[in-house]
Amino acid sequence: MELHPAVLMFIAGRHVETRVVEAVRDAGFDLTLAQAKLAARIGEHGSRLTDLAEQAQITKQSAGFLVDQLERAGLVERVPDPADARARLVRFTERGLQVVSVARTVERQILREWRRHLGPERFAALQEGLTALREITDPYA
Amino acid sequence: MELHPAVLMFIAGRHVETRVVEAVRDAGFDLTLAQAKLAARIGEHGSRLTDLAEQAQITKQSAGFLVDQLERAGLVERVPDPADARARLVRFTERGLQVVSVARTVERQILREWRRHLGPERFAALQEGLTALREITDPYA
DNA sequence: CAGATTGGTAAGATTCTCTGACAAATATGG
DNA sequence: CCATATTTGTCAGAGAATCTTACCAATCTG
Repeated sequence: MELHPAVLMFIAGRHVETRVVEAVRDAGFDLTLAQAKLAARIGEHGSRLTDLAEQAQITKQSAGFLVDQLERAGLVERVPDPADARARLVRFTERGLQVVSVARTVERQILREWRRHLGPERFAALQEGLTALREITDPYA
Repeated sequence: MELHPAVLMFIAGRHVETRVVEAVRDAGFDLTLAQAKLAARIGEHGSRLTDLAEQAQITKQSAGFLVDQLERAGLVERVPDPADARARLVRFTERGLQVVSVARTVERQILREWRRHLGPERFAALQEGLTALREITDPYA
């Protein structure tokens, strides 16, 4: 049976999601999936709540709810945005950066597994095809 | 910036998800995303609640909660499983099949859009790569 | 046939998300 | 430069989705 590519993408995406959250938990950080998904969107120099909400496609209230939790867990902090007195930047704490590091490591590991399984050519073709697809599927590109 | 393939998959997958749910709503069926995701796993001849829960990676209680809603909306029905008196099969009603039809139509349309955007070769390579990836990412394959 | 397993339900709590309303800071158009 | 609109974020309350624990009935297994 030929599955729709979107289903295949979902399967692979969920695999990554699961592996990353597992690794983060094994490292002793008790993150929920919703928290992890939001945290994954926090930029290097901090992000505004509104931007996080837009990227994650949730309301800013929901994003605020999750940031509150991450803040209580000591993984992120809110600092004033020097560019706009209304806004605050959500950015990782030292402890939060440890979580990021764990996640990045697993992601790189999975990348290696995929490249090995597919071979360099097919892997490159996959990456390239997905990138091209983004042009017609990403509302923020 | 080279995004992780899983992120690219997530973007494309969410695009499909959004389009399908929109179309179903436009057709006059008021489904939530969670209901739609579960319904998408109901097989042609009906599926057991336990199987639905396992595939969707939620508890059977959560699956039952969603099936209750779909049942109340007249989209699915529970019939005794002739093979096992403990079990019941969740299957689409006539009305439910209309929803399935709408969803299938949108999925085919998106497939055409992707094939046109990528060209036949790159599209085939994408499908092939994703299928191969499933071998190491699908816990149910 | 006795115990273990499987399919499903019940009750209650928690997590996640939404809508609506609001305050403060900023941007914009006369 | 001021009045108005927009942007950024919060608060309060409600609904949706999920989980854990406990349980019953049917089936499988040794």
